[in-house]
Formats: sequence, C-alpha cells, structure tokens
Amino acid sequence: MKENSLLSDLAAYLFSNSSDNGRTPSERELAEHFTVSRGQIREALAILEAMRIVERRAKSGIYLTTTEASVEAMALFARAGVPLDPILIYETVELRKIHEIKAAELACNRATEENYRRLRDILAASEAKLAGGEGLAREDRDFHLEIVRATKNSVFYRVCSVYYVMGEHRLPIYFADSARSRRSHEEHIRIYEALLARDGNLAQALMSAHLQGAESYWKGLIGGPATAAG
Amino acid sequence: MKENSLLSDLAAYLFSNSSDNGRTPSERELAEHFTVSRGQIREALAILEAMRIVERRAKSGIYLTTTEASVEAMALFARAGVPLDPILIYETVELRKIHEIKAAELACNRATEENYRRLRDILAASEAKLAGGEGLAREDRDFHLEIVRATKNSVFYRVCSVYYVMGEHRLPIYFADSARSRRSHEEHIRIYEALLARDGNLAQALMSAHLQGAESYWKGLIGGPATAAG
DNA sequence: TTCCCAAATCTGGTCATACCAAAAATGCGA
DNA sequence: TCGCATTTTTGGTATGACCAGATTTGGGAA
Repeated sequence: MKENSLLSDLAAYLFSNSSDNGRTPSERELAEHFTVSRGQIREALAILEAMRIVERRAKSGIYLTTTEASVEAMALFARAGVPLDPILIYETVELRKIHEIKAAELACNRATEENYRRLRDILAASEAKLAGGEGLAREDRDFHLEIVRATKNSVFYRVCSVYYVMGEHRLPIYFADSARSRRSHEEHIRIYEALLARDGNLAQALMSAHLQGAESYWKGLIGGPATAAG
Repeated sequence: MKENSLLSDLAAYLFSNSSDNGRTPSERELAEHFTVSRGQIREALAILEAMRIVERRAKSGIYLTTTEASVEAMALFARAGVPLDPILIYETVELRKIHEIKAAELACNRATEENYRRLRDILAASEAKLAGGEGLAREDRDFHLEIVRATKNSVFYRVCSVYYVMGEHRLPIYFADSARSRRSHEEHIRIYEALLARDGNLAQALMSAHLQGAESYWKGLIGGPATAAG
C-alpha cells in the first residue's frame, strides 16, 4: 500500500478521542500525538472536512459531524487499507445491484457503437487473461463500468466508480478463483449479447443473476442480510 | 456563502492552465497567483486529490486526473457556489429517480416505527412552514432522506445525501413557489400513507410521479434530455 | 549537427515558528 | 453562588528553510 495512512489513523483516533459534544483534540495535540507537523494534520483534516466527517469551527475546535459521512469517505478508507465493516460491504452490494441492473436497462437504449467496441475489447482482454491464468479484477471493473458509461449519464458513472475504488483490494481476491472468473466471464458475454440486441428486460435479468453471484459470495463470507437489516 | 472559494477557484484555474500532459503549475506558482501561502494551496490540493481531480506526484508535479471526478467533487463545488453544468443537474435528477423510487419500495418492507414517527414529524413541520408562508427546502430534503434511511442501508443513505448537498442552493429557489410547495407537501402525505400501508407498488408509483415534477421543472429550465443524452 | 550524460534547477513533502482574532476557560470580585 | 473581566486556547494564515528525487539544461563527445 502506498496510501495515506495518516488520514485513516487520524480518523480512527478522532472517533476514539472525542468528547460527548463531538469535540476532538486540537490540531496541536493531534500533531504531537502523531509526531507530525501541524500542516500535515491540517491537510488531513481538510480532507475529512470535505468528506463531511468533521467540521472545523474557527477559533473553537474540530467536531465530529453527526450526519452520515460520504461514500467517498468509505472509498478513501478502503484505499488506505482500512478493512471495511462487513455490513457496509453487504449494503454496498445491495446498492450496486440497484444501480447496475438499471444501468443495463438504460444502456440497451443508449449504448453507441463506441460502447460496444470497448465492451468487445474488454471481453477479448478477459479471454487473454483467462488463458494466461490471470485474475479478471481489472477487466470485471472495466466491463461493468463501461455499461454504466453507456447510459450516457456521467453522474451515474461517477457514483458507480466508487464501488470499484472501494473494492480495489477485495476484487483480486474474488477473482483469484479461476472457475469463478471463467463463469463470470461467460455471464459477461451473455450480457453483452443482450445489450447488443437492445433487449432491456433480458439485460436486466442477466445482470441481476450475475450480481447475485457476488451477493451470495459476500453473504456467505459475512453472515447475510439479517445482520445488515438490523 | 461562507464556503471555500479558493477550492473551486483553484480547480477552475488548474483546468485552464494545465499543459498537454495534464501537468499544472507548481504549488509555489499557484500560491503566488492566488496570493495565499503554500499551505493553503496544499490544503486545497489535498482535497482535490482525495476527490480524484488531481494527482500529486512527489518531486514531479501536480497532474489532472484523466478519470471521472467523484460525485463528492460535484457536491463540493456546488456548496462552494460554483454553478453546476445544466447537463449534470439533469443527470442527477435522472439518477435520483432511480434511487428514490427503489428506496420507496425497500422502505415499505423495512421501515420501523421510528422512521414513521420521524416522517410524521417532518410532515408536521412542513405544515407549519406552509402556514407561515415559508419554503420547504429543508423539510423536503428531510422527508426524502428519511425514506432512504428507512431502507436500513447506510450506504444508500450516504449516496443519496449527496444530491441534497448539491442542491443546497437550488432547492430554496424551487420551493419559493408556494403552490409548488403545497402540492409537493400533499404528495409527500400520500407517499407516507403508502409506506404506512407497506404497499410497495403504490409507494413506487407515487414517488415516481412526485419526482416527475422535479424532472419536468429542470427539463423546462435547461432544455431536456436531448442535450443530456448527447 | 546529433546524441548522451552530468550538473544545476525545480518540485512536492515536511517541519518549525510566529501572529491574529475570536472562542472558550478561568478566576476574581460582588 | 453568580456575573463579568481576564487569560488561555484554538483554528486560520504566512514565512522561511531543508530534503531528496524528478526534471531540465547545457556542454562535450561522436
């Protein structure tokens, strides 16, 4: 990992060391605790503030935000190597299903030749990787995001990108299993064909079934929706 | 506006003043240009990097990122008072429909008494505001987000929050029209009743119709999907 | 003239220090 | 015990300096 560990360490520290009203230690104290300069602390705090994790009140102090932090914050932590709460992983998969099934439908109406070409390229690259016995983490991400891109809704794309930023560390593990990679790849092919036929219902159904695989995988790994629904 | 204008100004400046390879002026040059200290520039750059807008390469320079910036970045700019590209607004509305219609359905299965109570409180507050001739911007946000919260999927909530952060400046304008506020409020009541009856299909349909209003409003204001689909 | 490599320069990363003004904590006096 | 003035703390900001690797530059060799 090359990532910013101060950021996640700081966030963790703030959560553990804040008073009842959410007030955290001062910048100077934090700097001393982490043996870094105040500038470093301020840079990290600026990010945490942008992520709505803390609020900095001039001449008063730093306070934990009561509202929910952004998804970006989750992505940021995931990138920094902080293990994500299993419940959050499950919730993310549920949300991903909602997004990508709808994306598949929209893509059927809006995909251009350019999108189809890129999808073909990605499938070809996947084939090559499979032949070489390599994992499909990158290709999987590219395939799914290309479909979202085909919706021609850039905000949609931005939102969905986050999932893959979050899963950067986990995806390679998922695709380490070559049988799973092969099956996933074949499902991708069928989805591509449905998109090409512009069959919205079929594309939705195939995407739903495809993501069901990932959902089952994570459920099996973490305990399922009973926990998440609590 | 109290917000960080340096951040958006800086972002705009970086986009206008980067070379072919995406390299931007150095921190020292930026500091001089904006007549602030290097520390201020570094703080802003830290945020822009977290948002995947730029990449800072040690001892080399600052480079614009080629991939799509995060939704959070949009929210950040919106908060800073940067007018959002109309196309992005339209795309956001489309995405919001996808999210919230699904949220209404899920909420029918998962809403607890606590959620219902809060929804009632919000509706009561809306009523009071309407009687006083005030706008419903805050109550509208609270109502919609409470439904998302009722899905018991915190990631879902995080994602949807962004829309309202983005719309912080626009929503009050939308609700300045008292007739629109009144109609919106009545639709909220009907949605609440569907949720209470746990009628998923009805809730979806009502939410869809409700958001159609917002969609039409923005379409009328900016030109519609023809532009967005381009 | 062209090409390659060493030296000078530039760049982000980091730290220490200082000053401001307002908020927060303190303590004195009523 | 309470209220207010004083002291301390706190975030916001600026300046200056040093490091080490990346980049650029320029001169010498082919």
